[in-house]
Amino acid sequence: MGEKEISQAVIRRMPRYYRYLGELLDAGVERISSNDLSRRMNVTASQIRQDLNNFGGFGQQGYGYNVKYLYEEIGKILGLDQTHNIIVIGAGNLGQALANYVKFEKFGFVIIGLFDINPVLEQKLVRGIRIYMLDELEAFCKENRVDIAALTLPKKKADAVANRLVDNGVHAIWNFAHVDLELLNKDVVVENVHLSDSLMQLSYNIVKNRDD
Amino acid sequence: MGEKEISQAVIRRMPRYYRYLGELLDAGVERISSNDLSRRMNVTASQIRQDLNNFGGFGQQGYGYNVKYLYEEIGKILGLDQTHNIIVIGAGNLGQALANYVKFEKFGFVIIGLFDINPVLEQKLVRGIRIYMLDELEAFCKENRVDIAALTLPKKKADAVANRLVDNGVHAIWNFAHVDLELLNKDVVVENVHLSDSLMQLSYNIVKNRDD
DNA sequence: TAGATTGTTAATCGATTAACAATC
DNA sequence: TAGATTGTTAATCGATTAACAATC
Repeated sequence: MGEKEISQAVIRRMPRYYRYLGELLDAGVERISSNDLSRRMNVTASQIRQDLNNFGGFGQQGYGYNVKYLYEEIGKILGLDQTHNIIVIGAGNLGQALANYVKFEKFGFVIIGLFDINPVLEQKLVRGIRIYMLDELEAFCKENRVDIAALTLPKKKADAVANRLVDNGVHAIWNFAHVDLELLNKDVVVENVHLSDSLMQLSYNIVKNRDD
Repeated sequence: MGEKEISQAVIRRMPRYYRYLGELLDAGVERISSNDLSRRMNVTASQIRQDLNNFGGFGQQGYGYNVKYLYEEIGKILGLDQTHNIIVIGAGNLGQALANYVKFEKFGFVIIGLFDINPVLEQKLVRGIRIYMLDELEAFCKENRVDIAALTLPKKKADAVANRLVDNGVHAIWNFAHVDLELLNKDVVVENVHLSDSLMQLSYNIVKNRDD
């Protein structure tokens, strides 16, 4: 049981802290104060300290934060100290793009297989990762630990496949289908990436900007 | 000058309303109350009414909302009643995946060109859309109206290219590079899609879920 | 007219910012 | 020790929810 629930607003900011600290680390910076960091990131120092103190006191009065230590601690908070095996359902353009994106591995996210129903793709390799047929899913899940399933398939099929994944022990879904998944099991973690929604928000801001 | 600034929290919810109303419209539903909609969407009816009333009174007491009318009005608010021309900078896997994604056109977003620096890709077509070399960018922007540039390129190049786009009259950037763009011109609208951050948030929730 | 449901004001809740005592 | 900067409490601000009068 988590002591106090930490809001998703805070969680959403953690990867950005992680990114900035990684850059500081690469730049050889040893320590940083919440004030310096706040100027770089365009947020308040107060927010940085509040956010971090949700997870513990990582700093030291009069000194600030040790960059390397804080970077590693945030990595642990985000679960980046462990490997997450991912399968991608739908080996279309987006699915293959995800498979080709090498950088995820730097953070411990390893794509171990793609699945599709198109027989033309059977056994094809994408950056060495094999494309399986969807009916091999059950066998695959028995033989491999699957932590995350990325859904890049038409929205009509998303619900059925998602529930099938959950039945096979997958507890986290990275959903690119333009639909709110209706899952029977409430313990599943879902993270949506709705590209159309993102474009629409952009579009709203374009029109607003134009009218100001 | 916008009368009162509408918060991005509200804007972020609009595409979701639009999606649900579109589905209702397709299902032949003529009218809906905030209460019915709230149950379908898992939000409060109060929030729906508050959100919509930021933009005007679209409903009618005792009746509810006309689905078709509200759908169209939200479409206008989001700028979906006009065409947005998009160019994609970086014709790698993700860039090509975006170009192949037909559905954006349904919402008025039309990809009119891809750009890359890899000569192997020169003149290649992706779903009929041509890949140009990056040095053709200036000429292209003179001959075509470009509303949005999608950046799918390595983060080291993102800032330079983004500022070059802005110099050529592009006022909106859909940024897939894992970096906060530093733009010289402050009037540019930026919408970030940070897939790594999204994965990290998912990862946090997986670990949290496991520990509860 | 009576019933339904909006638009809107008021109350509550949560998140952000400011302030400062604790402490390295 | 004096100076710097955190961790944390208190104050403010904004967003969400509840309530209800207006009205179709």
